[in-house]
Amino acid sequence: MKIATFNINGIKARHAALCAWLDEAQPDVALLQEIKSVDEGFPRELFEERGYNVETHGQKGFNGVAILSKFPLEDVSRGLPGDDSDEQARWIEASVVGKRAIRVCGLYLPNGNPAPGPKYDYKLAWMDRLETYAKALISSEEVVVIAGDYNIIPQAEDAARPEVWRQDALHRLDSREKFRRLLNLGLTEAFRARHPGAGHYSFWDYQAGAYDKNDGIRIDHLLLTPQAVDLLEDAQIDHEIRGREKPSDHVPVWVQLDA
DNA sequence: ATGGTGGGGATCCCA
Repeated sequence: MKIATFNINGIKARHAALCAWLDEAQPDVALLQEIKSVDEGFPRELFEERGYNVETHGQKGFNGVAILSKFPLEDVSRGLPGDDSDEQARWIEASVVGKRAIRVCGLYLPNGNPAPGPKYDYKLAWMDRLETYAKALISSEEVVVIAGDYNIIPQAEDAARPEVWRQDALHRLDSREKFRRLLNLGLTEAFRARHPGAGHYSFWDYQAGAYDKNDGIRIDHLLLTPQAVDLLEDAQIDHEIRGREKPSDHVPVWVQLDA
């Protein structure tokens, strides 16, 4: 089963590029972030006619996440547990059954800038909630994939110019430590596990020709429970689609699981 | 040189 995460930066502006990628890459499951649409405005028929089941957790203007799956989606849940007052649409999860049952969780972690400040505090609090819930997911001993736009540059080698990010919410010590705490629970970051070293990015800013200079950062990740790691066959970044017409500023990252 | 780009939706917020 091929499972991808892709921050599309607005479904209205991206449906053509998204469908072109789906038709080529043929992911079984695509976890989408920043759909920037309410549920009723999401063009689900575009994906249903390609054989995908569609579940969305939308919000007007900002945020919004979705799951596309060629397998039926069961036990769908919206919103990261731990704060009923949080109204931002940043989490959706569901179960898919292929050769094996897999729990897929799609997340859009808060950006957190400017830091320090209330937005950074919200990011850190959201990461604390994620850690609490990740413990429960790990305890289930199921095959679980927790994937999305983490808005975290985990290490210096995950940025072309790490020095310019040191005070940024994506690379500050507090946020990196919280990401590392997730890994230390026993989750494996799939791409890094299979591709050591620098020069692999999933985001390039629209400004200043960042993609042409390969001035990127790696902030989109797939975290696997041990039971999922047992099934891991491949992990890749589809970086070339950043150079196409009307691209998102992010590109898809995916894993192939023997499931 | 205190800008630059892009999406969404409203004349500004977010990234």
